[in-house]
Amino acid sequence: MIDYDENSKLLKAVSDANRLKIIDILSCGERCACDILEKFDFTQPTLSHHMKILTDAGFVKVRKDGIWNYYSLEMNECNNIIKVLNEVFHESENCICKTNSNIECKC
Amino acid sequence: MIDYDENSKLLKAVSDANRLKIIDILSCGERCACDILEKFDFTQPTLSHHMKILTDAGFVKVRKDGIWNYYSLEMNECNNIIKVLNEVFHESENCICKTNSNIECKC
DNA sequence: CTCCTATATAGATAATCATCTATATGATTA
DNA sequence: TAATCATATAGATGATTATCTATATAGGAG
Repeated sequence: MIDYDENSKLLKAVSDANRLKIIDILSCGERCACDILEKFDFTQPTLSHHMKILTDAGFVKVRKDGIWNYYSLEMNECNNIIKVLNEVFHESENCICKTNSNIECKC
Repeated sequence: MIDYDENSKLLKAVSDANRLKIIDILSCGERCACDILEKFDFTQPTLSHHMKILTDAGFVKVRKDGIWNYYSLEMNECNNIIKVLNEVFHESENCICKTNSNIECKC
């Protein structure tokens, strides 16, 4: 059975336009925070906020070197959310739609 | 270039736990509204609201027969959002990360 | 040890959104 | 035509969230 609440949280993490862009920036390899921030109009605390959401969700990992943060994609988690979406979109063995209704549908 | 705002809207449409469940219910085939509503605790106007978001985003199509609504998945759009996520997650030709920076990164 | 710089946190605010109740619309049937 | 039923809409409300400013933390350099 699919955990809708859990996967909803993961999807919410990637469904913000700025965070989509951040992930896209990281898709070619590791980037430092200043490198990312430069591509946006928002402030440093806002970037910090977005990166926390992405790392908490597991899509991004951070490598700390001195005072600098280097971010990169965690491909396992990226592949996982695509796998989940495929499961939701396609029929499967223990799909929720297989559970029979309590009441008769009138139509 | 990826349209982050447009795809953010599409992802937001599927990143609600109840809407994920609705899509899962539809993954085995067409369902009437009453059949879907029965699987939730919320009210009919709330279901109407969620179905509007899903149909507006293109993930679900509706067939109206008399007073009844029958919903089913629009697989083109489902496959499209997975394609978009794959593009965001993986390096590509005209990726945003290929655009060179205005300022030198200090680290 | 002290200053500087990158990052994180706290707290406030405005916008978005999921949900509800009440009501309107629109199709079927008696 | 009038009553009934499925669905849609309107408006209100509480929760969540993206953003900001101000400040704290923590590492590196002089």
